[in-house]
Amino acid sequence: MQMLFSGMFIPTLKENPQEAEIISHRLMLRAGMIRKLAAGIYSYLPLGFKVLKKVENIIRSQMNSAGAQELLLPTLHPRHLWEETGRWNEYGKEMLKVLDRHKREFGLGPTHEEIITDLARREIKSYRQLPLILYQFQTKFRDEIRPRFGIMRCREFLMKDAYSFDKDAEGLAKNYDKMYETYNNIFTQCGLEFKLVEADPGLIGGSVSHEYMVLADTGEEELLTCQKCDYAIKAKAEHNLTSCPKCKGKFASIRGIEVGHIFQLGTKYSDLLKANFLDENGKQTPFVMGCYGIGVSRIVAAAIEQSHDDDGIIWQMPIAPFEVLILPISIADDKIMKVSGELYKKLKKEGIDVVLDDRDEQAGVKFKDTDLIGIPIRITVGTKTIKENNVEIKLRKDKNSFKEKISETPCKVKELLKNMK
RNA sequence: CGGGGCGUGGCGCAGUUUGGCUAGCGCGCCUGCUUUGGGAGCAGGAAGUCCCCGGUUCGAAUCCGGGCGCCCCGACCA
Repeated sequence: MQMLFSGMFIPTLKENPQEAEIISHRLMLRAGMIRKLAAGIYSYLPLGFKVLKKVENIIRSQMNSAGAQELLLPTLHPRHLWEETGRWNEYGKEMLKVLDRHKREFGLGPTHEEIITDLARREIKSYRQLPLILYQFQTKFRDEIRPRFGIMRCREFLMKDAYSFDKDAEGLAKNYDKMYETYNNIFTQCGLEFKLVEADPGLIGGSVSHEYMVLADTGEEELLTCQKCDYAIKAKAEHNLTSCPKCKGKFASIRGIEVGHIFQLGTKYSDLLKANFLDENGKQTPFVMGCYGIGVSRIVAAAIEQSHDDDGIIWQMPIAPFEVLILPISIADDKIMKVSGELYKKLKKEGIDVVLDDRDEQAGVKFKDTDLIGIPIRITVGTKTIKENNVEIKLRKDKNSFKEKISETPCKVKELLKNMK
């Protein structure tokens, strides 16, 4: 597929829209990644969607490596299933509800314990089919009390939710650990700086639960982190700790954005929904379950909160919408366009996610947009450097650029990419 | 839901206090020419239910009443 900037739908904005206050919201609007339809309801434009997909793919490959299997569950949930667990009322106003033509009630799925457990009770009959981890990427609906911060807290958002089924607590502990590790890998691979904290299971239920917090000043959650080890705890959790219980180090107060939450559910849902299998002794036994969520769309916002400057977004390579942007200073100059076009083809051939800014705009406009959108590697092809058979390479995160021989550029870019992944 | 703020071409705003003539500015958009290394210059042009409904008035973006929408602070969450 040709990635020519001129043909792409990336409506960038020069000014800050007044509707947006926090940085990620402002920058996503300005970079042409998202547009608002209503409060807490957003469209993802091609650039935003591309980033979302990159995050999704990182999660998918890690989940698959952990042996989890992807499926897709329905969005419309019949009322009776949620009544079986008592959550039709318990979840209350947060669940959006709809009627069909026969006036039957459905909820728009805010989470899928009921659905997956119903599937398990119908299909998993024997301990021989366990353990099992199933997951999906799906749009979730939650009628939040107060949607805010753009994509950060939405009424409609993309979530990865996984559910594990085991024959006993030991199996659950194993799967939980596996997911715990997998989540660490996922957030690390996304290039995020994060902390793990113990959490309150809340409405989802269960006993053990951990949250993954991306560190950012605008985070909604206040955390206490140990300055010596990596221990962290929610500030509002009920405790009287003045120093780290692990190493007695001092606490520092920081803020975090919750991007992932894992739970040991135990038999809460399998009991309520009578989801049983036959164990080795031929005895009906409830599944021992865990559930594991990641706010995919929220990761995108959190990544921006964590990495930006006055000029715009600074993407970490693995989730950048493009890895490389080639910026010809003038499209009227045949030599510049020839070099740019050839470079583009070569990088493309190497499987590099490259875009050519072939727009008939002033150089300044292109520079500003590249910075705003936050492409990690920029290759500028200009009259001055081209005479010496050079191009200029600049990393978004660095202040200064450097020159590189045109012929060496593909190699150099490959090397840079290797170091930045 | 309680508290605060906002609503005027696509975006950012002025005008509203003290009602008045054709609703204005910057950016963006279209056409042409000139420019071309950090958001260009000149000329011409398109684009508006001034959030909606009702009221007051000779006359309403502006005053009054009601409603809706959006943002921020609190409870909620991935």
